[in-house]
Amino acid sequence: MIVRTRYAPSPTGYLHVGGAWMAFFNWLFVRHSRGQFVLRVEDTDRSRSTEAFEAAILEDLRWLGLDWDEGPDVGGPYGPYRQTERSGLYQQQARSLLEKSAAYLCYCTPEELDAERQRAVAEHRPYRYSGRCRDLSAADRDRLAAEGRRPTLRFRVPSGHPAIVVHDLVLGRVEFNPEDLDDFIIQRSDGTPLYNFANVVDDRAMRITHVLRGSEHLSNTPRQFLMYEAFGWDHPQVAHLPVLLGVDRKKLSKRHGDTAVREYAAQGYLPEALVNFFALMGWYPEDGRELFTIPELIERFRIEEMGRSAAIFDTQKLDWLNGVYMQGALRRSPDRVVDLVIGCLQREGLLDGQVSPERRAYVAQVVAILGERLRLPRDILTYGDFFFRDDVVYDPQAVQKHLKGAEMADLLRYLQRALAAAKKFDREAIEAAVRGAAAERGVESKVVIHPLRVALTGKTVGPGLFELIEVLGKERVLARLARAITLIESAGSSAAATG
RNA sequence: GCCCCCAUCGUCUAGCCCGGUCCAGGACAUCGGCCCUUCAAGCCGGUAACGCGGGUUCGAAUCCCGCUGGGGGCACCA
Repeated sequence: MIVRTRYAPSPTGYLHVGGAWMAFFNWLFVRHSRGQFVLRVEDTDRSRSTEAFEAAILEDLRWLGLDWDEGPDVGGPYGPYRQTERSGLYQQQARSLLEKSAAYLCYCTPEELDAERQRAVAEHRPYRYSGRCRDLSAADRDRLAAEGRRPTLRFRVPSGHPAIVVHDLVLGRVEFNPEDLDDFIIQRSDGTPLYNFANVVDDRAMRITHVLRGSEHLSNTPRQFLMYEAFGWDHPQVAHLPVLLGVDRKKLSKRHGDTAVREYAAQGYLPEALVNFFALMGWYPEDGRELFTIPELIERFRIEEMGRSAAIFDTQKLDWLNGVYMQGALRRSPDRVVDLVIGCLQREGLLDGQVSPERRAYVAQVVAILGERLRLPRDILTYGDFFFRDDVVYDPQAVQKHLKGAEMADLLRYLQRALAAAKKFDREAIEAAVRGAAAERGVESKVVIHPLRVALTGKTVGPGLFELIEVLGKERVLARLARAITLIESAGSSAAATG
């Protein structure tokens, strides 16, 4: 048997990490099983679905490297893959349930149902549909229709049905009492299908063998199983994966902000880091290994090893993982890292839209000397913004610590002369000049190194000083030193004036 | 309120099925130290968890029951 799974997003928003995480495990499971992955767009809620969101979701899945064998864009033998294009099928199947009396027309209006619901809440009892339209005669239906009511189609939960047992691949055996279920609507009064129904019809029509979904759907399972039964179909295997929680311990949703996959892409996260991180939430190999390539993940994944408890989406570890993958990318394809960093600098307005080859080479140099400090592209801001600003932004604390006093101005002036005199301006020559100057002034190297760093970069953290000076170039180094000297002297004189 | 799921360090988790090898292991984060021109990295070390109560057993993180806590669901949303 060929394993077939599906991911069925509804295009009512951007793909968020919770959805991506689900898609990932469907994909991982099916790739491990050498099966087929189907993408189905659940756009039956037409008021909230848009084509733009659909396109965006596909794009984000592709960015993550999750490929599908059948879907709205590539087609396939069981298409179409958009629910709005399958209405004929739903209507046909709805009719079949109606004919079997497994479903019935319900003429209750939303207002009436709402009132029933509110009454139930007020009386502290669980709301269940009254079943008012369960046994309507043809005459009743004609009368109700004559009032202008458009009926919905309700599924008839068989009475006296034995317990519904779900053998979940992750949760194990879960039992539901059919008495707790009421007749539910499967088709709106406008004839469009509802999620539960469309899901069953499509999963069957698309030959889906395994349904991996979030455990928020567990309570839908008995209803769906009942429908499979009414149709006389076997149901697919189900597996309910834990829900992903935000740091507030609530189900991850758009409300959490910054949970859209494209936001991570925009921030320059590496898709392979995100995917590796996804794998570690809910699934962990016994040996405690954490870094996996995609093929390794596919090879080692076992759905039986899936965890059952909800996990909190906490990005601390993701940032670390991204750093690890960044180092790999830096070694194998530095251009890729340079692109990401350029994107970040552009968003911050530190780089123009049009990047010349020279400018690009310069960024590459900066990236090279930043090395392992780059975990995320934005780290370039904390460690190397001064490479891209005309004026150094001085960190007040750094200045306070290293850039004050007349002797310091003197020392910097001395350094300025030493650097100006340097014939070559490469790393070795710079180091020789700086250390030489320190020796001539009879001080330890670090006594000049720290102030020099602050004078040139405005901060106490960053790449190696000599490399940084080389990349900055003689002209800018001398200019910045001059400015720092003026800064110290004006601070000194104003202090003297006020003191 | 009703139904269902879950429960090990702050976080992701290993161990649980097949009780002893677990005064609970790893990773991220955090705190110290080393290294070093700074930071980061690296290396060394530390803090930190079996929710509670009952059983069963010679022995329970592991099995059973209850409680508590957390989460999800109860739509003409998906």
